[in-house]
Amino acid sequence: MVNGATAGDTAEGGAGAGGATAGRPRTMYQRVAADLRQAITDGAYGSGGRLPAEGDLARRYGVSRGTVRQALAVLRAEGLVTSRRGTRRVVLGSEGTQSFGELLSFTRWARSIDEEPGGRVVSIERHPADATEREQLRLDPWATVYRMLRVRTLSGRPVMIERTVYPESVGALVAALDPDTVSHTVRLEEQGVMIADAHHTIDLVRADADDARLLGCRPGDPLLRERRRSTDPAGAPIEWSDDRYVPGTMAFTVHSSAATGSLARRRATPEEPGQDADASPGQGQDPPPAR
Amino acid sequence: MVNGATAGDTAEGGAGAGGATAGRPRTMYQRVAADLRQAITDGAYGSGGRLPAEGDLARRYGVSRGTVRQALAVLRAEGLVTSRRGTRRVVLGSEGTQSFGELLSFTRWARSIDEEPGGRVVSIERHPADATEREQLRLDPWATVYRMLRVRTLSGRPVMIERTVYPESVGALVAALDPDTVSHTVRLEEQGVMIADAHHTIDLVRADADDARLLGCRPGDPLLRERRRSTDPAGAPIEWSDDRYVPGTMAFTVHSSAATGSLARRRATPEEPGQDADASPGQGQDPPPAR
DNA sequence: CAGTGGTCTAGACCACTTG
DNA sequence: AAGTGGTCTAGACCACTGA
Repeated sequence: MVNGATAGDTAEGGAGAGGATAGRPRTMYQRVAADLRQAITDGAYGSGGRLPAEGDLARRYGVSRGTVRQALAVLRAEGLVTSRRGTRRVVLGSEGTQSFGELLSFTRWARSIDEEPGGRVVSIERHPADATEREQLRLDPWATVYRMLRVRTLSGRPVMIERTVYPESVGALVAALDPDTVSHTVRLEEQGVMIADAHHTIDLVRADADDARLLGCRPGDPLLRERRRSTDPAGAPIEWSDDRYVPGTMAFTVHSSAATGSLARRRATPEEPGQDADASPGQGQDPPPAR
Repeated sequence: MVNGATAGDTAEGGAGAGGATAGRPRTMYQRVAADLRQAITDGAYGSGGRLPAEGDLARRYGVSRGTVRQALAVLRAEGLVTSRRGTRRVVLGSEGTQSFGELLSFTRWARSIDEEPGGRVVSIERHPADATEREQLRLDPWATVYRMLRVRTLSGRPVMIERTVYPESVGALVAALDPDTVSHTVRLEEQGVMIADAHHTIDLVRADADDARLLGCRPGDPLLRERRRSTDPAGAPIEWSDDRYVPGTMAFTVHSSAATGSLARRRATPEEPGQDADASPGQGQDPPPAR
């Protein structure tokens, strides 16, 4: 199963959930990456094993060394292999990496772990954007936003509460959806709203009265929070969200390396007693969206 | 301040904490990346602004387009810019990225936010590795490990409790350190122990009796947990740690994009009530290190 | 010292976005 | 239609690892 040979099969009739990171590989380096990823997760090289040299892979797949390196860079970013001068690459682990889609969509994630996802919009309203929302969504002073409150379920059990702020254009689409629509993400994609980047902040908060009522817990109970600012391929903000998970439901995993750093540790939300917004300019991602 | 010119200054006498991601840039693409990063965080292009074309940058810095692309790949991985076919790159944000060192070292992180870090080893003992430890650290059946318990402080206040398992070789070095050594990471680096990759799992746990006693909270109080498995440049496991932070102290931030996915959402630790360890084999990163 | 990955170049063609 | 980034090639030299 580590055959790509020189010619490369042009047949594209393969089944569904194949590729690990994205849809079916369209470019050479993606095919090489997909093949190597498969070999690694199949344990063909073993944990701690060494990959073939770049030159060998280039010959095997009938591509240039540059293309092989591009493929290997993908695997390195996924945390599957190391790489350093002087020795062959070493397999770090074989934990299947999640696709970006599964990360962003609660629905896709739930299905990937064989759970039945659900969602119900509790409220969605149009408001003039406040200062924080304007900054987060990079809006003009007179802009309006949609504020949504939604409960997410796993097999009928409420596990997450989602407060999202959308700019006018996206919010209008969301507001038009049925309140019980399971996957907003999929619906939005169908209408051309794509997410290309997301910045996440993960911390711990206490349930407020609304959280408690909707999640069936008590006020003050701890929740795992993910705040997220997503942008489209052009860099335009698409959503700003505050998601709160019931403990025991979910964990985040991240890979970081000296080469590519996307994880950071930050001082907790500077909600120092006394001041609570707006004052300090340029703060990245602070107060939660309104309710 | 966006001048790199063709020749490139050979003078290397600059001050200390300059580069954002690593030490002083040694290669061309690192210099270009550093210069562009500086320009971006200085707001030279504005949020949502467009970067010069690759060709222009190549001419400006006197390098090939390939080298410019390598530099821009770094900034993209840091979440500073987008990139797509057809248009120039767009500035996503200007949040200063943290270096890998600041992420891995509590001490470096604390100093970067102007706090006074401290640490005290409560206990460190040599034991035969159990099954889980052998799997995590990829050890032979007869191997031994060091189990360390340590309290970390910020300006004297206990904020984190750290349970780390080391393989024999590293553990011996740690055990030889003064219990009040502030930065183990720095000491280990001085002795040639480098960390190149780390895999993190972030979730929420309740303080047990030891946590409560050492952190000055009550048993059952919620804590933000980061479990971490670190490897050296050769891919050999260096540590397996379970860190628990007092709420309000710290938050994690991550950038993810459709191109490079290092963040994932996982089902929570399968510690279903009733069974609480060991039982299920082959699970990626489950039970916490022993105390 | 041989092997291997890291850096850099120069050029080509293509896919896509925007006016 | 022009501009721009994405993909790919072929080759060169260097820095480092490990026997």
